[in-house]
Amino acid sequence: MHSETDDVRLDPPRAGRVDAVDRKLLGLLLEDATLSYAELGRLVHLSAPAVHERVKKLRRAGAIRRTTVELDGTLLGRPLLSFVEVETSGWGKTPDMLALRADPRVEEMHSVTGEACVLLKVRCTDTRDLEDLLHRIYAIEGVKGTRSTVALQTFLERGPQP
Amino acid sequence: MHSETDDVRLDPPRAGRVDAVDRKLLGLLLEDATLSYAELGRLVHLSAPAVHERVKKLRRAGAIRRTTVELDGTLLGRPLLSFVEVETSGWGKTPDMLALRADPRVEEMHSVTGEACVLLKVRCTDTRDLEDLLHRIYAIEGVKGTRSTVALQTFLERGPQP
DNA sequence: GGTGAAACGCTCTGGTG
DNA sequence: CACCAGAGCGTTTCACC
Repeated sequence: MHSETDDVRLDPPRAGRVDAVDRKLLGLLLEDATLSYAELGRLVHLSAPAVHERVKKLRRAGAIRRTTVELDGTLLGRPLLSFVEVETSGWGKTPDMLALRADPRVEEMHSVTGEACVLLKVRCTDTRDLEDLLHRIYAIEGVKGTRSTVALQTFLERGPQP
Repeated sequence: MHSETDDVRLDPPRAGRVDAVDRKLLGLLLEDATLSYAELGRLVHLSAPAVHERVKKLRRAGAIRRTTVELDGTLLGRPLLSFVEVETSGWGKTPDMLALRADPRVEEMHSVTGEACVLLKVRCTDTRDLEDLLHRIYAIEGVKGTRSTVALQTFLERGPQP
């Protein structure tokens, strides 16, 4: 008498069951999180309180991390998007490296497989600004080198899909 | 007669003036877009209608692309984040390549400098699922090779900052 | 561009099936 | 787990400065 979620690799840590309606709600909220519960209810054929309850659950379960606004980096003065691979001696995750998160130009930081230890996604004002950021990165203890890849054009940019 | 959009840098194309209060509002909305205009007004010392007006302007100007929810890829069943560089013969931007955007595993697609032409950010269920996606990529006309970098741990992941 | 007042509509809680 | 009803409050428009 195993539940049907048993074979999903020992249960995603209390995702708490995300059914088809939930996924539709997540899709709709991804497009426009200002939709009212009343409207959402119409779109999934449920009452507003029912939708409210489901969304609240999705928040508590963590499937919805938060409600936020998506900004335009170019319009805000940072048109230069780049990916910077950072090679370090030893393990890259040092306090100095993590402190880079406070820099508004740094949007992502991952430890990764491959020749580099850390991969950064950064958005800068111009090449001068990127150079400045690279200087800051090289100042970090243990950084041996970097390899920057500049984005020429962005065809798609979004978060996790439902 | 030239419209004011003719010169594409010399003035961020009608960013329309984003002052300190706007940036503070953007910062607050980034953290929590469910904040009421009343609350935002308290935080920036303005009335609710004034805040409403500013946010509406920021939307129209495009600084705020949209209001959305941030989902947890792991909880939704895609714990494996990777970056895939795609090398192509000729220019990578083909209709087949762009069609990849319909795949929910693909979160970002940029044309980039360097050895690869296209960089993808993808989120998969597991390595088997990533392999399946790579097969799909290799099936695209003109694709010569790929190089995948797997994220071991994510220390920061967010959008453009104000 | 900001303010205050007021009407409307939505959220959100309880109680019920 | 979904629905209905209702109280409360936020949004949104208006006239005015």
